[in-house]
Amino acid sequence: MRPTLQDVAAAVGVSRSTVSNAYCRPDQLSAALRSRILDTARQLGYPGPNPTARSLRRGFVGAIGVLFTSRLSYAFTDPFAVRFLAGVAAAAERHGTSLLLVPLPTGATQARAAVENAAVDGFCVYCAADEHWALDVIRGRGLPFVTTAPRADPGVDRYVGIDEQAAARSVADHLVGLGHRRVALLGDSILPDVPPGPLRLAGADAAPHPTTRGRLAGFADALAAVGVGWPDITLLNATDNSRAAGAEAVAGLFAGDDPPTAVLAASDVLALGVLDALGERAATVSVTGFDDIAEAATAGLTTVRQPAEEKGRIAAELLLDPPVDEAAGQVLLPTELVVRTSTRPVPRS
Amino acid sequence: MRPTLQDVAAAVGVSRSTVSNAYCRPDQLSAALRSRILDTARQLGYPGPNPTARSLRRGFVGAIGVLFTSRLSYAFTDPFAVRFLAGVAAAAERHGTSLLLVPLPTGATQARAAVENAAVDGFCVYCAADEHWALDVIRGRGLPFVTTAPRADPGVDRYVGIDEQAAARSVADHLVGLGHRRVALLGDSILPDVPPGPLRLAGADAAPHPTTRGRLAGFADALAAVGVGWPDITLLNATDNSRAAGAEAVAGLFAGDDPPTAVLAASDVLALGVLDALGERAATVSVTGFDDIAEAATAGLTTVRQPAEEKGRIAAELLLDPPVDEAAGQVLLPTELVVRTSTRPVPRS
DNA sequence: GATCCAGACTGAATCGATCCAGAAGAGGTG
DNA sequence: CACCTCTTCTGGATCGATTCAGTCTGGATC
Repeated sequence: MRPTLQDVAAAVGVSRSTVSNAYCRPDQLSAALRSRILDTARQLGYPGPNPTARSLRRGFVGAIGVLFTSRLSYAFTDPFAVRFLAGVAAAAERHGTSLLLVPLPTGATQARAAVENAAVDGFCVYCAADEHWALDVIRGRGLPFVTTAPRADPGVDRYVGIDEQAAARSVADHLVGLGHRRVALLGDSILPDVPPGPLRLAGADAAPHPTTRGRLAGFADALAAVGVGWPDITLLNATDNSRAAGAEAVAGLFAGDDPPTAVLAASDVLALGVLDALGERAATVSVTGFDDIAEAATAGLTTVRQPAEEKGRIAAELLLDPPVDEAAGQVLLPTELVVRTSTRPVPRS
Repeated sequence: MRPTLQDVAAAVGVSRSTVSNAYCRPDQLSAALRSRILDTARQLGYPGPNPTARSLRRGFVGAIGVLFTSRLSYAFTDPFAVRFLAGVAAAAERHGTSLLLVPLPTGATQARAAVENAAVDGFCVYCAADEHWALDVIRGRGLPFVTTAPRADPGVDRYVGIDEQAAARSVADHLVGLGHRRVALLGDSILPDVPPGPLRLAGADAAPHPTTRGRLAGFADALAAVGVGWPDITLLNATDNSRAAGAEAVAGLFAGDDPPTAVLAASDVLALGVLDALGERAATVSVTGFDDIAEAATAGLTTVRQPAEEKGRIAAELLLDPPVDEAAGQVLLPTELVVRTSTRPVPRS
């Protein structure tokens, strides 16, 4: 067996407390004894205080949990999520805190257990719906948390988000200004478990996911302002947030007559997928994205920029160093319309 | 105070053990009592067994540590590292294990402490030099670990890597075949704390970082085979593994007379930086990368592909599900030369 | 009626530390 | 010398669970 602090104490002939102090309160014992203890510890092969035992006694862990609503390994394929994580990591680095990435198993019970069993001091929940079940579990554990979307119940929970609706409206206004009226809106999982491609929805409000809902609503606002009503808008569903899913969702869209002159995607990744699918025809259709990931610039994609690392950094900061003023716990970040070459005036027919 | 298992036991009027069994050994008590216990627990607001206490008693944590030799937040800006992480995450997902990302503080003592205090069952060490200090700490803790580079002491430690030297040689052979003789090799931190740009080195062996060392050696092998000796090779240092650092390293290189006809970079990111710096001149200089990240394809970069997610997946798998056969713990993945448009025959002068 | 057994539950030991009140001893002061 | 203070160290309680060897109970078996 690997020696414990107890064994070291016995070997040196002092009490456990003294050995403990040798490690984490050097001022509590004489330097001579301390180095004698550390030497003996080294000789015995004592690995230093057991982190788990320490956490138990101290009452905190020194790690924050990061929860993704989607599969964890997907998160790493989403450039925006990665930059968010980079921000979280930067803040964690500054605070000397570790990051526990918790994958959520597919079964509901097991997913719950994963959140219940995570040894952390708090959670950053990426992209949580208004009331994701995980938030209840976290509350139940009495742990602090931060989400990346405005919470339904304001003033209580901390979050860092953007005004999705206003941001979405800004790109849509841009397209409307270019004369586009016949447009398609593309989103990831607008409704769950729906096949890729066109779908019907009573209104933007009917989208369960709050981020998607906000963006669709913003798009619709701009269109409504010029008299294009919800029923006149084509809605396209992507089965996940990936380039391939974006391409898949618009397959065949431009084959019919009277195809849309523009596609507004709810994320850059989807928009890039649309460009992929359009190929040569990309010169004739306007496409917009959302987020402004690195590839957007290369592809000349018109989009809305939201500060990704900043979002992660602030989320972690809100958790690790909570503002005394409760109201400062709700952060809305600025967004910015970035016009590039993927949008142009409607061609005269 | 938040209630403990003890409190639930008292409230129901049973022993602690029984409550514990209600949570993790349902077959050990009658269904009736069990649901009575769980109900009472809910009423009291008991959050379920404390993960830390459970870990302490059980002797394992259910998380593996991931250690980056560089700053953690840098890791998220390196596309190859991100894909590696995606692979690790996929494996962790399958095993129901969490991932603890441990940032290493700048101070040596504190960095050591970070590794000592991580509550994990093992470590994945990304890109560890032959004998990174962290490996000693991990060994000292008696924890299993996996590295991403062949270990000096084979047969003992587990790793998943590639044959760096052979892989590097394959790109270099390609360039040599195109007639290139006057070339520059570009690497990240070939020597630590050296300014960007040209540097002198006794030989490839003198590079401290094993990955860089292997790649430089492979490049040099191919050149030596056609009579180009080490002294005739220009060596360029980048201060970190980023596009900007790659561009910075070659600044001014092509201003002098007799500039190299090709640049062999030790990573795609650096190579892309070289292309950035070359701008228009990119058509006249051949550039190669290493890794084959997504952007390499877009940029038409000739490179060596190594399976990134696979590397991460196998690393985690080696840790979570160790092969019984010790020899199977050393994995060398295949690499593949990917020829694109960034390389072409030497122009006749 | 004695015996055995399976199922349900208990109690104490244990995981490996940290913390706190207090003891022992050394040195200083009036 | 009595009194006080400071430093150094100790012992026991504690963090919150899990585990395992039992005990107890009721019913089946011969």
